[in-house]
Amino acid sequence: MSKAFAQYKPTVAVDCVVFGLDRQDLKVMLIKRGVAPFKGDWALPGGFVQLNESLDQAAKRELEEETGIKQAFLEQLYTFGAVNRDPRDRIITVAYYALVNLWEHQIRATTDASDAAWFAIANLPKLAFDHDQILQVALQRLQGKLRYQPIGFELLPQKFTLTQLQTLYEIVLDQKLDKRNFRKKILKMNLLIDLNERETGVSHRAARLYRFDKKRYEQLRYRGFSFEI
Amino acid sequence: MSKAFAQYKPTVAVDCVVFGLDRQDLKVMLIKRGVAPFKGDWALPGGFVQLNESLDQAAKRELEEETGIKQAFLEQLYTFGAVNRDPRDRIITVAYYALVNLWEHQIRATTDASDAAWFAIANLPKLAFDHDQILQVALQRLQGKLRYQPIGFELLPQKFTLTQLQTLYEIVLDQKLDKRNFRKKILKMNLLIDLNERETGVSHRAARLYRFDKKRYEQLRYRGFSFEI
DNA sequence: TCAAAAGTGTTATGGTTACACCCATGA
DNA sequence: TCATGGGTGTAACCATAACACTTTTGA
Repeated sequence: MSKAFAQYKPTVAVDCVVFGLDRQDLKVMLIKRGVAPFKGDWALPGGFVQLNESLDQAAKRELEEETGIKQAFLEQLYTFGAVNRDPRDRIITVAYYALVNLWEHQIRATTDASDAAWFAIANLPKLAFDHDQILQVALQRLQGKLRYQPIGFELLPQKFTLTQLQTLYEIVLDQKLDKRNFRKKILKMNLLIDLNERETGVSHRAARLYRFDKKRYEQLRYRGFSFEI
Repeated sequence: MSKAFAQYKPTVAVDCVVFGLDRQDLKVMLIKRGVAPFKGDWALPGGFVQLNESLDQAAKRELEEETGIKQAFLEQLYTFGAVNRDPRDRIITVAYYALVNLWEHQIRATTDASDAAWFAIANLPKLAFDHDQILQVALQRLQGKLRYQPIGFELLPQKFTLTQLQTLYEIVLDQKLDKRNFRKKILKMNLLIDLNERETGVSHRAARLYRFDKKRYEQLRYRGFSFEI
């Protein structure tokens, strides 16, 4: 290592804000800290970046190690670097956010080392470090991005009903939408494939199932199309 | 420093993509490297983060040290952390982008240590490290943000004409706009204050001067208004 | 008086909003 | 047969897009 570089360096970490959706709520996965500082408080899953891995790799690895999630939408969010954000040391953290499908894969709520649990966004516990701030930035990003990019599908099962899709938007954006207008708008885009299947196990008229046509979206986007709700 | 932290740490840097606008072009300030690696190539202004300063402070400091710019719109862009992005060492860089007003303040094009110069976006030289990639991400962010946030004014003089404003959008977004529709749209927002002054020194009918009403924008935004071109 | 850019209004089109009832299904 | 959510069309309104000529000014 060259002597041209600072002898005392910050430590670099990654933290992940993992969002999931159930029938009622947008949720975030948190992990209970077993050691000081902030012992007993809840924190975002995360850990230190190794010298032989990229930031994306580190985020993916930590996500899997701490929550068991192997496949998820994962995107860099923002880098937090206030001088005293960690009482132990100068730690800069590159925050990521992830969207996971809670409908099909049961995400394990406990890891070997520590407790993990899902919390509704509206009902969060006290968080360690500046993780409340990171979470707020992640939520804003999610809300903003949901409007003009088709990322909501990451939170739904592969096959979903139009009502599920609408409810997703209503929950995350925290506003009611008109059913007829929502359907007209989303179907007009021609990005949903009607699977000619119905949902099962409901005690009322079964809804049609759709899936998102990602290939077609990529083509349209390439030609200047922009998704917008 | 606790022994709990990795002994070998990455180095953390900040790099700034500084955008300016003149009558014809969107420009970026680059600095010619005087030392290896990439000696003689052009690079983004930047440097290492000190242990006693935040990332924002580091970006602001480097911007001033390397380009003389004291006041500018400065926002974090993205953090680049590929393992081998710097041949000397594992260096993670937190990239920022800045918007400066080239019309009123002459930004010095040379620093003590090295050559600095403005390059039109369409005519860039070979860049050091992964700085071409950083620059492309910055350009995309600028183009995206310009559409739905009033950041373009940072690139114009305090007092500007509607044609200057329209030309800014045309240059940065790389598309022609209709003069009458542009004026109707922007004036309808009630965010421009007509200064009842005219431009001077032009050999044709002098245009009215306006300034951006930032206070009013903040109020409107608070009430849910969203700027959009 | 010429050249150059400033400034201005109308119409057609398409998208958005608001709104209420019948249908299918399982219990 | 009842309760529950699924599924559907129309009309009013508003925003956007297309488009060309007159005005002002300095050279």
